[in-house]
Amino acid sequence: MRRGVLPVVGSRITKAERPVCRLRPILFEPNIRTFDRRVRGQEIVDVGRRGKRVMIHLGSHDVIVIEPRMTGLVLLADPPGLAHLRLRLTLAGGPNDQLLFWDRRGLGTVRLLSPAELKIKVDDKLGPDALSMCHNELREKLKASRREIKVALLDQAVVAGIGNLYAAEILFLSGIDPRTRCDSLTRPQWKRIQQATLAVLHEAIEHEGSTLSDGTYRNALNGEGGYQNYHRVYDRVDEPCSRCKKGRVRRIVQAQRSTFFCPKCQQRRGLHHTVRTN
DNA sequence: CATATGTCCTGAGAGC
DNA sequence: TGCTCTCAGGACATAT
Repeated sequence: MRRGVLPVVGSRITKAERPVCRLRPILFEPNIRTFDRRVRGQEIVDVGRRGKRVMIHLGSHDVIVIEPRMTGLVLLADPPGLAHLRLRLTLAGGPNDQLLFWDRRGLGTVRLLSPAELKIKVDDKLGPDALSMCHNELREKLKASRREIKVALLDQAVVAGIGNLYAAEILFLSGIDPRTRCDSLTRPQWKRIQQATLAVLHEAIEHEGSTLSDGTYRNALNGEGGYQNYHRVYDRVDEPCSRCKKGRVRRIVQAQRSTFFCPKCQQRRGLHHTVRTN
């Protein structure tokens, strides 16, 4: 998403509006009138990312923080439909004339924060970014935790940027049972998790994300992502495992969320992946 | 304090 | 065909 909206750097915001919508408004902070007053005329100086949030940095040092959650999209092109359009920024002085936030389910949020608020409300609440965290850092945070590793990886205060789909893929690549308690993971396993995190996320970014069967996710130009074609376990129940060819992908529920894994090559016991160090 | 559960939202799909 | 029910998963509030 960040890459997709990068072309707006250098543009100036001439107007911010919340299109008329009969749905319950998403969390919007501050109200649209104040929001518009503070962003109007501001230049977009950078587009950043922190975990799963897109950050639009303005010349005033205020930052627009967009949290798309499940179905939110940041778009330069026209949205899939006008019904769920939540924010329109009108732009000038660059290649694009608009930046939109569209969200079908309305779980996403848009906030305009000062640097001080950004620290308190965003930075202080998030762990290190998934792409820059080192394996020792991850291990130190979780080695005494009794939580299951899959559940812990979804905690943004531990590490920022891993969602449900990617947690499953990461643990598959690591060869680790998603139900394994954090306090029973070995050093080499922590390292494998960190390395698999980089591999999965970089690959997903290269393919511009995953457009799942519901078709919701689109890139900034309203095109489909391609990573769904590379999922090894996510949403592949009963399919033969792409690695061992013997196991069949299984779905379980952890913390009210689907987990997909191969029961054959992601085992808690067994010599295949349990390296005795520590 | 750490961990677990409930909550919100909409549309797709299943089942009858 | 048209109805009801369930489910998807982000983050935060509340409960244990």
